[in-house]
Amino acid sequence: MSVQERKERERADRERLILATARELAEQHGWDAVTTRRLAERIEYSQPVLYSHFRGKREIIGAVALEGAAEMAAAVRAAASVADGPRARVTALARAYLDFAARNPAVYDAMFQLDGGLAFAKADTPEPLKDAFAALLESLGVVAGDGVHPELFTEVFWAALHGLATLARAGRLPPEDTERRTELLVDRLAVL
Amino acid sequence: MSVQERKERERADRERLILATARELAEQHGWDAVTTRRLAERIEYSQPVLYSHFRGKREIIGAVALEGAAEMAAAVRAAASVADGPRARVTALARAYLDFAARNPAVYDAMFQLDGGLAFAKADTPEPLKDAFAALLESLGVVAGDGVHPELFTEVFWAALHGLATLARAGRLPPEDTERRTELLVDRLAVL
DNA sequence: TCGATTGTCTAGCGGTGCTAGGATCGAATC
DNA sequence: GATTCGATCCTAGCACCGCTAGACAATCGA
Repeated sequence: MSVQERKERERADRERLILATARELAEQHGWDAVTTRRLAERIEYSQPVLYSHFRGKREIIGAVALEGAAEMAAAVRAAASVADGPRARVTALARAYLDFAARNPAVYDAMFQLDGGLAFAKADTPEPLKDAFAALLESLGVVAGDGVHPELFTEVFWAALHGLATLARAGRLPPEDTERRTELLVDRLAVL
Repeated sequence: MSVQERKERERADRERLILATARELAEQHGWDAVTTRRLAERIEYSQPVLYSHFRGKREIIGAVALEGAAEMAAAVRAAASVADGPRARVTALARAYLDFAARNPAVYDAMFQLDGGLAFAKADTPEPLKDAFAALLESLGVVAGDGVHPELFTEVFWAALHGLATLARAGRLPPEDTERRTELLVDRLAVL
């Protein structure tokens, strides 16, 4: 029994190593640099080993995305919890979201720009994704305003944050005004 | 002289053919299906011919993106021009933007999701991109509200539209509520 | 100790973007 | 009208990609 347990443990360790290495490689040199050959070399195994853990590269991206969703949910909740009052909470949430996207561009790409084979807004949506949306909903739902469905409001707010995050990262928005854009968004969208 | 003119004309025709074919292929089967081999086969030339017109695939994507920017600018201006009053104009603009993104997903991808090697928000930004932003600014600047810089407001509104467009297209937002999300966005962001 | 099973690797398939170098064709010259 | 010569285009191939079949070695149970 103990032998089998050890093997399972080692296998789980290796899976974590694959994901951590893929993520590191992606953050350092972009997802294009994350090839199965390079990834295999970094973990000091041959390519086919990757395919005994994941169906393919897409599934590796998807796994990194799920990790990222869990981290983002935690970051958003942590930021919101230390703020006083709805307004400060929403501002903190927005800053935390944009900060996460800026600090983990490759992970954010895995979540939203790349195809990780994940289902969204459906019944079979993975739990971390649903929970990340729930984390937004917790703070945003209370400032949706009268007669506005909290989910719908959260979707719109989220979309705005997502737009700011992606356009900023792609160099499509001047970097110096990030804070002012965030404040404008919160001031206008949230009903306080 | 006439011979040279004819050659230049034929060359320009072929360049247009390349772009139209690339765009058609991308809209039908996605940009992944736009390989240099397939593209060359469709236009009935060999691969290297593509490289006598463009530096590489990235530059082809960039050229399609510029085409798209011009079309989007025209679509947005046309929609705004037939609406009465600032509120109707902003709503029409938002619908036109999202409609363009939904109807031309591959072109929208070329503009914002893929790397077309284009510079944004810089001095050497291509004219069509600056003009597309200007088209948004024309209608959005007047509803920015007191003390809010029109460019900044346009950036935020644009980011929100971009977020809605990309998340909707990726299946990350329930499709049935598109119109309600648009209305909520316009109601909250624009100062009327 | 021996067969079976599990795990891993080598080698290779068909595809990608891109390019060097040779063939071909048409225009200009004699 | 024949001939040179330069522009134009294609064949063939490079290095790389994601992915997999099949050989091989190590380990386990009988």
